[in-house]
Amino acid sequence: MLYACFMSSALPPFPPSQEPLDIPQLLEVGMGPEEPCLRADAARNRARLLEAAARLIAEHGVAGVTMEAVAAAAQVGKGTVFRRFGDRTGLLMALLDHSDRKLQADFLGGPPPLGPGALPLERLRAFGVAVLYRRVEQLDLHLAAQMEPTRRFSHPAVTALRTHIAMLLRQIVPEADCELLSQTLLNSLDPALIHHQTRQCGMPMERLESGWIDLVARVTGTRAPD
Amino acid sequence: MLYACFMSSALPPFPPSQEPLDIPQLLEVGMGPEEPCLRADAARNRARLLEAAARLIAEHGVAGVTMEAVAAAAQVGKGTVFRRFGDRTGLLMALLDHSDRKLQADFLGGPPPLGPGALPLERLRAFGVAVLYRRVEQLDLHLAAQMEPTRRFSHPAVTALRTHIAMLLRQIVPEADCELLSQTLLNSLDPALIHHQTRQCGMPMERLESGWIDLVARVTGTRAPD
DNA sequence: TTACGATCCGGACCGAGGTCCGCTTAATTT
DNA sequence: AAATTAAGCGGACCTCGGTCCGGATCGTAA
Repeated sequence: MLYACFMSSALPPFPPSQEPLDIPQLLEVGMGPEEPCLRADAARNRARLLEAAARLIAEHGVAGVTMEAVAAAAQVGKGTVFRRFGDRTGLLMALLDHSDRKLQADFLGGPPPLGPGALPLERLRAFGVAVLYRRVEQLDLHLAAQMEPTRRFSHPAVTALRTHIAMLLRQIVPEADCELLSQTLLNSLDPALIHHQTRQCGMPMERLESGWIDLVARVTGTRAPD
Repeated sequence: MLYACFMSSALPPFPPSQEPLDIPQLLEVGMGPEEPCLRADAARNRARLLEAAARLIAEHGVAGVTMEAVAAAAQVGKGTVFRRFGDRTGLLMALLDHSDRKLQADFLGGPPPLGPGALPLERLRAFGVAVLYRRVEQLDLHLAAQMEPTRRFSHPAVTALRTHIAMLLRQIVPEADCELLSQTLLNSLDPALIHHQTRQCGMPMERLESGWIDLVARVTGTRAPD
């Protein structure tokens, strides 16, 4: 009744922190109870599905990632895909899981200015820039995975980012409504917005980058006078 | 070959303005060339479809607005719905058109603090609050109409809002990247975000409202010291 | 009034996401 | 090793958004 437990789909829950707790070990905490611990065949199929999906993306772009196509490419029934990932969004999210964990590890325990060791303001700047570029790297995937407004903000990976921003904000502007501000700030890095700005408005990444820096400065009230 | 022209679906294009041009007449400008001017039967069917859709929403919620259901309720073929509105999003957008125009009229030519006559900063504050409440009023509709990240930012109604913010910003912080800032600010009023904050996080509207006020103050650097 | 052409209409058709349920298989227990 | 059971599997099936094209209709011009 207890199966080998690996390749979890969702990020581990990020405990709400009032204090700057930047322990890398956090990444490993809390994976116990809510990870279903797949059966051997299920885990194997899961891996094959993810691999197949990645291959399909590489070959035909995100639009080519049809649930039936993925199932066929993985030589698996269609129902299996849905059983494992819930829906298409879940599958795409799972594909982004690796990058998400990497980013999370970077700002939780990596070197400054992203990780602990730098000033909160510097970390916040670096954080936004990091998110920006990593999202651009896989923009199509992010866009495709972003349908459905409901889960967009409650996904663990997004929650982790928001919580991190909130923590940094609390160290910089403790008197502000950091919960709200963190949501606002993170939302300004919305993949759909990035897509619009870069691809539809033709803004270069440098502009978005300095836009984030400027926004942080304004929001935290740490603007150098012009 | 020239038909009666009424009940246009899209908002009139909002000409890019460097100067504060707040003439109500703007609402009527530019409706000429790109409005197709429907044929009589087409216009009649269009009206029936919108009415049917509204009725369906009232009865079964937004989820009940199926293209086939709307067509059936309007006693019209399914193809007609798509011909007229392009897709489901288009239909839902058209349903929001009235509110959009009203809001636009309010901040273009209505009484202060929303309309011209008040200080730019006051107008910006009032603008966000107005958008906030109007979106909450029809939140489900806004959410359903918001699928597809591509058109979310390029729709005329959204563009109009963003342009207006940009115009106000230029009067307050001319040295800033107002284009970018306006997108950021408007995105902080994203219906999906509002949904998450009010319904998933349980934040009261007052908090969102003061959050906007505070955000505007921070972004424009007009914060009163605590 | 009649003829003409552009526009529109309708519903059959398709593809893809998502559900369901009977069957299979892996892990556990005796 | 055999029995038990929870989990997984597969693919038929459904719904719904979106497309297409032959035929009907409207507005116009002769």
